[in-house]
Amino acid sequence: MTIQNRPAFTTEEVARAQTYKARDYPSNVDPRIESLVREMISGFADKWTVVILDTLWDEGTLRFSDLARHVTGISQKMLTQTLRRMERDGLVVRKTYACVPPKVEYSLSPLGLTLGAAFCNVWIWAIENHDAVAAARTTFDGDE
Amino acid sequence: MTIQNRPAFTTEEVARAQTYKARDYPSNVDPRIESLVREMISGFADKWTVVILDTLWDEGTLRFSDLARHVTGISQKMLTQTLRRMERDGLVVRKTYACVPPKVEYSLSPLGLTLGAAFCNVWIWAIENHDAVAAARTTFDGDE
DNA sequence: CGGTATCCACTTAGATACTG
DNA sequence: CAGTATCTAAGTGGATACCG
Repeated sequence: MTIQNRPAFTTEEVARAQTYKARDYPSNVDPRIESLVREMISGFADKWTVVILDTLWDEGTLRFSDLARHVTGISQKMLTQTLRRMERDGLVVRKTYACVPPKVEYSLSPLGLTLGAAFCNVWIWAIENHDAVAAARTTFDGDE
Repeated sequence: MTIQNRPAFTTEEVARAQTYKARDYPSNVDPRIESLVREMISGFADKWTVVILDTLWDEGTLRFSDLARHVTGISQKMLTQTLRRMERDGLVVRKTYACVPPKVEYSLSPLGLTLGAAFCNVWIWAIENHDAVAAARTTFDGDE
């Protein structure tokens, strides 16, 4: 298996992914599972979580202040909050050094790395399709 | 290429995905691109967008009220709002029938389908790892 | 440096009522 | 049925100040 060895999705590939997911993970197997998954997605699918995941995935290990620099626009409060939640969910590993001044390093856990791998296609999609989205917006706004 | 023919990610696969993304889409090519992508991700990575995308990906075409039934917990207002934004971004196609009572059908556009394909691994990750996350939370909460 | 705590402005989202 | 409009409660997030 290759997670990703070519960026774009052809119509056939989309259809195949759909068939695959429907076959192995039918949405109606167990409504409780379905709702649990919804709950999980709701938890991870927020602005900052995804961006931090992306950053740590790209950069590896970062100190708190370096992370703040990379994640443009985030406040210290939200960075702390989001990192705590990700740590609690087992996605992020926090390593503190007992020195002065304090030093804290963040990195993705093995679980976090697998989530990063799963998100890889989404990031690539974003890179490749941001023109298409911009165009769609212009069209939509033009004849609204 | 197979988008997905086996669920789990091994360490090697994670490493390969990472190398791939870093090589073809280095995070430092163009800071403007990077920030645009961040902006896009921020836009799509909200609770309802992802769940609606998931639902339409699984179900194909749905009427407004069917969508409301599938997406448990969403208010009519948020459903309308999110669908409008997704339509504006070119992800969703809205088809209205001039009849009484009114009938409106929503489905994913070709662009939306490719985003769904990109998200496929994330959904599968959520299905497969929700136990791991629950366990991580218990551990974290236990010795806090 | 890497936080925590408090306060406050702003946004968001649910409930409700109404419409084509 | 598929919305829109309005109001309001609750949550979010930024600024600031302070601590280990």
